Amino acid sequence: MRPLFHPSIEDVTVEAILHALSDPVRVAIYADIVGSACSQNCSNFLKVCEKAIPKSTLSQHFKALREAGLIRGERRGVEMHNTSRCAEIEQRFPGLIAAIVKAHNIQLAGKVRTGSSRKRTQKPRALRKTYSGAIKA
Amino acid sequence: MRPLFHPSIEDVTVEAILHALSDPVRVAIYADIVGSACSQNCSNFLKVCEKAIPKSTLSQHFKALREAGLIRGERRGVEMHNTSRCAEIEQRFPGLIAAIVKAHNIQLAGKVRTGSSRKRTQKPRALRKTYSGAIKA
DNA sequence: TCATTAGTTCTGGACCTACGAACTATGGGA
DNA sequence: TCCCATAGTTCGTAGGTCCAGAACTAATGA
Repeated sequence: MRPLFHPSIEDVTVEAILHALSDPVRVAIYADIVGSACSQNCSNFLKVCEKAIPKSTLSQHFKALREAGLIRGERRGVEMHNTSRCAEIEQRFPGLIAAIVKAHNIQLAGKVRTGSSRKRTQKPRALRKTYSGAIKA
Repeated sequence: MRPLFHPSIEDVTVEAILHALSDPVRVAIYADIVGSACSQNCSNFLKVCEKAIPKSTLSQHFKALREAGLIRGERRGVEMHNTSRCAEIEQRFPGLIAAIVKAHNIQLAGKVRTGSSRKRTQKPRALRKTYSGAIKA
């Protein structure tokens, strides 16, 4: 097991952040981490999320978030503790994360109201699955 | 040639927007369209951009932006006129686009200052190429 | 009618992603 | 110390997505 990689904050790019957050699963994970005061680990997220996601997939999503600079992972015993790097990113790109999380909440609220059963007229890559839970921040 | 597809504003999703703007070329195109008062077309962008991008690729990038709901394309004679859908998106997701464009400008300013020659310690998909020009909005 | 211009669609290779299987690392018992 | 359970990572691969050249469509002008 190679050591965890975390980019330094000046290496964090907008493209990487947007790409990381353009996936519904990763947004749900990230919102979960941001929303919870304490740190979150993989299996904890699995309990929160209503869909069964394979843990290899989940591990890769966490890795993607880590390498985009959005979260910081720290091994504590057998578990991994993930905390958001909100403050650092807020300093580098003020308002970016807040705007994205807010937009996600707006979208989520809309879906809940309309019953999320709208007929899709398009199907972008990032929307093949939707995990409409977990965003609570 | 099938007719151009534009999602209605309530079908526009955060995921699709973030995915569309997680590519440096598309951000440059979008910033160019937003920044210019009049509408922009493909070949116009090619002149602005210092890199030679194949027009098939460019066409697909425009399509991606259209289908994400970020721009509106309209055939006028032999040319395509593209205008941004800023106002609609601003109404649906207030502050989102502004925050992203602002973050991109911050990043660009940083790159110009440091000479953009920093050694990369990671290489996310979206960063394989960088088009550091064209963002002026 | 032909040539030109602007953009789209098709196609193949390169690259990326999801997921099951196998693996590593840590922490208890016995 | 050995064995097992737990938590997460890495590997291999099938399938999807992206890029770019070739061929195509559509409008316009000579």
